[in-house]
Amino acid sequence: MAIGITSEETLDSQLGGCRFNQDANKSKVSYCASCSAHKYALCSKLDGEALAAFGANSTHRKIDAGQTLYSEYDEATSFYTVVSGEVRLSRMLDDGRRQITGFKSQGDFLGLSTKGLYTADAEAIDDVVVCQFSLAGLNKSLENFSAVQVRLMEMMQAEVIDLQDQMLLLGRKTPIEKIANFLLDRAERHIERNGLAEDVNEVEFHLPMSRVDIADFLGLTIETVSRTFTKLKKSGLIELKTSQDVKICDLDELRVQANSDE
Amino acid sequence: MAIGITSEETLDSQLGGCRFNQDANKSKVSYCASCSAHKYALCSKLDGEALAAFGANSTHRKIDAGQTLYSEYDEATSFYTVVSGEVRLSRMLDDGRRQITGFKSQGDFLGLSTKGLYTADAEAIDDVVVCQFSLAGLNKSLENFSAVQVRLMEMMQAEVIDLQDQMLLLGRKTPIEKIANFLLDRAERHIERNGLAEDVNEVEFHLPMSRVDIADFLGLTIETVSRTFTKLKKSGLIELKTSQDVKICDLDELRVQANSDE
DNA sequence: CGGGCCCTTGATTCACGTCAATCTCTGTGG
DNA sequence: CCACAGAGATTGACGTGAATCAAGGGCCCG
Repeated sequence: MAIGITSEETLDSQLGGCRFNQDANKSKVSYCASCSAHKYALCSKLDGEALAAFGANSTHRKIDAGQTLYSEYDEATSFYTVVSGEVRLSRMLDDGRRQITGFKSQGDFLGLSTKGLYTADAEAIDDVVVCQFSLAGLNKSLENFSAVQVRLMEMMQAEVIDLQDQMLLLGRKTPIEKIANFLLDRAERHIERNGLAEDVNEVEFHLPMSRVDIADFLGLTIETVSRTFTKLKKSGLIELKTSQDVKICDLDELRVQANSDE
Repeated sequence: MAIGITSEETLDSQLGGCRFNQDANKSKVSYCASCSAHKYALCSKLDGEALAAFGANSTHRKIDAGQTLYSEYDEATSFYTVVSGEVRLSRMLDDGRRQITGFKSQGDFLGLSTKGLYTADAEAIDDVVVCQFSLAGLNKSLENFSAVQVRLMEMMQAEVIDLQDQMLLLGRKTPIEKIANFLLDRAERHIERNGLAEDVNEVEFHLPMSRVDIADFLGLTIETVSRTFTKLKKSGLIELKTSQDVKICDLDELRVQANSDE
């Protein structure tokens, strides 16, 4: 089951029952308002009529695991909000070296461009649903909905700060610190999104991405990632039910290992 | 001579002749319009009356080389535009490891915060002049001047894309690629800011920052930085008049070395 | 049962970091 | 004018930790 889909929702209800729903405007109010990503997304500050009007330009779309949403240097036509599932953003060098710049999930936005071209590859890690806006339409909306503009600003600011954190990690942290940080971020996101108590010291969650993805996110090789997981396992800090299902046994100690500053 | 001050301008004229110039409103039109940072800055889309009104909330301030503008976790009260000189933004770990997240110069903004606290240290590399806004005032201005909001959006977007580039560099590039990239960025900025021909293959410019700063920006040690400079020098790609004054002898070849993708 | 993919583990290498000495430039004081 | 000190940069010798290379294991799916 994909991250971010709460148990009440079927995929069908998220898609509004149709792939292209321009004809669904009259039901938009309840449609967008009931979207599982709404409260984290671009549109989180809108409701009622305004939300319906804003949402009228959007379309939900399903992307299968492994599929490409867009590629770097493609002509940028759309802007996206992730509804469910997880998308990886990455850049590549000619020789195949890759850096993942972020994993985007429920409520996160996607689709930045310069000079009309996307600046990263965007691929679905697992089955993904996105809410798609035409770029032209979004820019028009931004003029009319200042609440969206404000929200976008907030989200961009948060993005910059995240990226700066990640730079510190990439430039100056050891493999153990990197993995600990990574797991900590995932754990905290999981706690937040699932409304668990803030002060728990154990969490269990699923990692949708492969070891290759983790390596390319943290600036390591798969071997080092794997060895570091093993180290953490042997020290009793984590358990691996499968390679993608982690249990953090001591969040506090993980924070120490992560050197995370927060 | 500080980067970004064109030859006609004295520091005095940039400061408007006074440190706190609330009383200078009537002369604001010409004051802001003649600011050397205007065309790159937050206010670049404003002119005439609007520019004067927007600028009324701002104050130019001089910061000496080496001085701190603000520190991480300080209460965020102001937002800044760099008028001249150069500021480094950095984060630190407890044990002193440091990552510089960016060098900010003419027209760039500064002062992002979360939960009311600055997210980085900001220090003057050389003598710096900034244009300072109270955060409250700026937020109010953003409501009234949509052109500023649009411009801020553009600048934030460019910032995100820059940071993603830097992540690819930190995570996946070799020391030579890192230094070549760094020099290339500097060279291109120099060419742009000084209006040189686009197709030159040689440039000469000043690096205001120390080897330590370069190392902390690129995720290297000073020794590796130094050795890499020497390598580039021996291969005839660059010349060093002093350790801070570089001449790029073959920009095209430097682009090859940088693996820069652009 | 067999093939393929992903992950883990082990052995080896080498690039970058570390440690240490020397050099250069600048400013200061005799 | 020179001697000296101190900071920053360079260079060299050496060690190490992560990358590389190579093998083996687990799991899914036909």
